[in-house]
Amino acid sequence: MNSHHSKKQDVLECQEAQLGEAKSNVLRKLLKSGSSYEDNIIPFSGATIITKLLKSNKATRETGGRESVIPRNAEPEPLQEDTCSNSSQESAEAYLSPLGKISLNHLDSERLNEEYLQAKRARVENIIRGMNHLPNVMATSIGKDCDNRENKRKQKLPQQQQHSFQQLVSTHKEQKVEERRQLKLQLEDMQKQLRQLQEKFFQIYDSDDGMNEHLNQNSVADRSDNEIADLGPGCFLDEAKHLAETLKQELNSAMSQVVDTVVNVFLKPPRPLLQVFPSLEDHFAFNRNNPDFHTANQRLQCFGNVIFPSPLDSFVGVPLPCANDQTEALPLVVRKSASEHHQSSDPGAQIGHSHPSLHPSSLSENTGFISPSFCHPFSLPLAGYSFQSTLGASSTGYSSKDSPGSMDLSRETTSLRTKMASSQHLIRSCSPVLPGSTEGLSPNHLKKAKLMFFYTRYPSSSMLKMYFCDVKFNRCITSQLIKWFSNFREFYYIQMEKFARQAINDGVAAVDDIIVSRDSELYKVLNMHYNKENDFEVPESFLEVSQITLREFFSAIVASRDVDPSWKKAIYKVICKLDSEVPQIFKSANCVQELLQE
DNA sequence: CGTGTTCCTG
DNA sequence: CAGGAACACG
Repeated sequence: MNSHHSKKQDVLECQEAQLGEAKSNVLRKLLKSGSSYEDNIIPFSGATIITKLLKSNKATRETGGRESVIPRNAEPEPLQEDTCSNSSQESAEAYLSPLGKISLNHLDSERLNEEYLQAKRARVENIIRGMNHLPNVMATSIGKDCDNRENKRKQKLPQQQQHSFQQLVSTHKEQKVEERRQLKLQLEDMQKQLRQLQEKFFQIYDSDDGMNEHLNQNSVADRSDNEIADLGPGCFLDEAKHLAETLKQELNSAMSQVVDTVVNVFLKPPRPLLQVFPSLEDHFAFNRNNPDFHTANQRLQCFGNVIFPSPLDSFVGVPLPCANDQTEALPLVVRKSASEHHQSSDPGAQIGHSHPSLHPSSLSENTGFISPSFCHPFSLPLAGYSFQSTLGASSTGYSSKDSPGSMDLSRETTSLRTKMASSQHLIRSCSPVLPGSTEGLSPNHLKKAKLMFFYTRYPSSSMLKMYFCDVKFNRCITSQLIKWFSNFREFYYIQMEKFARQAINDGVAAVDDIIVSRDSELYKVLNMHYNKENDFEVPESFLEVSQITLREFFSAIVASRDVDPSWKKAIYKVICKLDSEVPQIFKSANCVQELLQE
């Protein structure tokens, strides 16, 4: 290992020395094209794509690309930075580290670059702020995250409201048309410049084999040295070109999307809050009919819990009747399109849908169920559930430190990340996995996964990839991780059923009498399983979800629904909607250590 | 056909 | 917790 390592170092250093001159020219070219940018474009979210690519270059340089996903609290605008840190990290890691090395040798250029980036970021923030201050954009700014769905949803406004909004719209219409026209022009300019930048960017790699090799070595630098030693020099070249093509395409389509988004934002009449929280009918229709809801889900995870109060109300409204027909494995991905996208806050919509045995007090429970990571100032957690003093007293102030608060990642950015990830996987699959390499999941990963289970019972694989960013994903690893959560669920549900039956045997009659607190045996069993050392503070939300699950099992058994062999699936369907956001700290590679330090 | 899920088993 | 079977879904 050591000999491999030093050998690689030597090669890198040698290459750097030889290429130093060429690199500084390259950097100057980039900076030059960057400053021409500065003159011509207005910063918009599309610009942040570039900014982030460039910025992540810097981040990669500074941290080796590993730690950059840790929330940077010192950042002036975490709202934007955190969202894309993953994509930029992942994407830039493979492509930009050579440039990062270049910059290391040229501090002046680096400073210039940084100043330019900061100025650009400041302008982006100004624009965003400006947009948010437009009248009635409040609704839009919430709603624009849901563009795909909105387009598919009928605008169901009361006439009066439509009138008032139309007035507002017409007031700003001329102004907006002009703004729109200018934006469009500027964005087209941006696209053009972007293409130029891309071309320059890739010319650098295509024209210089040494750089290419450098790229290859860097892109795999975090892998085992054994693997690298065995790589054929030609192995990565095709992949690097393939990646280049992918990146080009993605950047182009991202820009197109940006244009569309801007046009939409400015064209779309602002919608009242009522529209933001659609009726349950629409809500559910969307879940079933929108072919894109899965993608939208994953995309919206970044901000869903921050913008919206989280939602037991949505689970209340889920038509349990389907349960009887449900005999197959559930497409559980539905969950977040319901719970995170729209939070129906209309109590009236719930009536008639709610599960009678679970919801004796019809009004209060609809006032909102609060995601643990999101403490909405206007709602009280678990308002509708008869809490006893033990619960109320324990750990109330759940901090929202993890709130990511972020702008929308465009779908393209997300898919870019996905493609990059899979491309990286392609690269990896080129390399022989030698017995010595430690690519698998460690006990620490297992521990982390268990702690994450306190927040999410049904993580998507893309989410897992985000949160286990130090893991080299391949099919096997992915399914192992998924399998873990499947096992966690299995244990969880087994305990639930067991304790529900036990409660019935113990003579518990009313579902309200079922309380899960930190003193509960059920909680202790679960805590022992997922948090054996008891060194992690289990979030209150987990108690809430546990209690709901237990009550679901209880009432199902009481109602003899368990005669149906697939009776649990209805419960799974409910529980899968109750995932809350996993704190950002879990994205850190050594979060277990960090968490336990607290 | 690949992926995700449950169920069963060890 | 892993492996495997069975199933559903896009």
